[in-house]
Amino acid sequence: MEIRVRFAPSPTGPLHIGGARSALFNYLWARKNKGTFIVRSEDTDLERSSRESEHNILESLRWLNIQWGEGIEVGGEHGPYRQTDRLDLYREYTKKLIESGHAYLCYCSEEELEQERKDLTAKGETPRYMGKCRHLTQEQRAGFEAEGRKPVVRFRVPEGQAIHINDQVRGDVVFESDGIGDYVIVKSDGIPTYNFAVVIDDTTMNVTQVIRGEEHLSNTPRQVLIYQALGLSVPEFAHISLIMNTEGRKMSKRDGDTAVIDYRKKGYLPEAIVNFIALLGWSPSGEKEFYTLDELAEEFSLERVSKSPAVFDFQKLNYINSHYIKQTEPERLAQLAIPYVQQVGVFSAEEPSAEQQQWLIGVMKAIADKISYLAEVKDFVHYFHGDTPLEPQGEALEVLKGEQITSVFELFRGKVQEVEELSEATVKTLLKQITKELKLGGKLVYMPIRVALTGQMHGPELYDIIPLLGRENVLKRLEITEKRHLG
RNA sequence: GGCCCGUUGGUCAAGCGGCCUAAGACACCGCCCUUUCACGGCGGCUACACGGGUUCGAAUCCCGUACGGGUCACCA
Repeated sequence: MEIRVRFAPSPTGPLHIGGARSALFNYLWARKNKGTFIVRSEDTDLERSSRESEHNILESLRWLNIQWGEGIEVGGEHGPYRQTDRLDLYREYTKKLIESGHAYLCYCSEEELEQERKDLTAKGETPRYMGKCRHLTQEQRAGFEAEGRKPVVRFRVPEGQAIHINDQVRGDVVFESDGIGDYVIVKSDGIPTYNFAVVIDDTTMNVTQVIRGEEHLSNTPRQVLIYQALGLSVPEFAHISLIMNTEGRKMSKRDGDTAVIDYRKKGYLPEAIVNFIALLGWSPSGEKEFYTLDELAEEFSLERVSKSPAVFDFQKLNYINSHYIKQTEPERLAQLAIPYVQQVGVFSAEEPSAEQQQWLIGVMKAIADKISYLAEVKDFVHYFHGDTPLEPQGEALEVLKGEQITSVFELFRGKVQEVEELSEATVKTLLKQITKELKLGGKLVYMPIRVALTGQMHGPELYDIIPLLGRENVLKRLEITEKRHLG
């Protein structure tokens, strides 16, 4: 049988890391089994859903290169793929359930329900609906209607039934139906609730495996009950553990960057994000730690999905991202870095000139092994651009007080002026010549020049900085330092 | 509170009854390389939540306790 899986986000916000991981696992599982990956939109929460969020989610998936073969925007045989476009379908099934006695109309008001919940909680019982409207007569219903009450549809939960869930990650999980009250499947405005719509969608879309976050595990028996009432076959489930923050709680917006778009904006590479989230809750059998999407699709298995929650570790993410940055061609890095160079005002909002692009490529070559994500280029551009060095502080200031300073600077200036072209090679030899001619240790030559040109004791290699700065800026920076610190 | 899930080092994790005086990675610390930082290389640190069973033998199986999480909505 063809494996069919799906990712069904509700478009109430941007795609979060946890959602991205669910999508990824579904996608990988589909590819591994040569099945189909479906994306649909669960937008039955009219209040909070928006097309903007839906768009953001889809964009984030595309950015991660998680492609779906069927679903929203790409179409397919089982559409439409937005729940609000499927209302007629749900109505059909609602009718079936009511006619077969598996569901009934309920006219209870919010206050009544609230009270019931309170009472049950006070007694130490699970707050649930106790079935007040289970056996309304025709007259009672008419009465409520006359009052102007709008009914909801509730599912009649059978008594004394054990509900087994075949979970690929957790094994056989059993729930007792008695712990579940009759729950709403259609709201008073006629819109189905999640637990109902999800069943109808999964069944009509022939979904064979439901891979989703663990927060859905407790809801699963409600869904299974609906499958059974309708006489439908129940899919297999796989509930993936949650992603936690550093405090061990479910990751939420308060923990900073939780949306995929946040990472995109900071200049993380999509292949790094994919690699990282794949390793959150899943582990390969070997010791390899860097995986392309293709390799993941090859290796992925539900068996190796962890039961226990994973903590989102920023340091590990940075490690993985910096690995990918080092591997990426400088041309692509430069392209991705443009916005950050614009943000610090070194590039204008316009398309950078060919010359600027060349310069940026050089910069990226020089700093590729020093940054964890692209937004960090903002902290590095000052090394390579402009005629004014940063003001040296503390130790750097001390460096400029050495006795050899004047002669080092003189020689350096002369050589920079004389040399035909400033390149990595010429700068390297030029610096070496200074140490030889003055018979000084490297540190006594390199460090003052570094401080003179950058104001800093650390940074990219001098032979990278000097050519990119250009002769004019180098001389200007040297001059400024001399004026500022050598009287 | 009821129900459900989970618990190997600071973090991610391997481990499916003997190969475990428990792998690997991140982080951290030290050394080497180096003009500095970083990169890279080498080495080190630190873990089976607790208590009972079962077994010749348990991180691995069972039970209980503790702790963490999820869920109990006309949210998904």
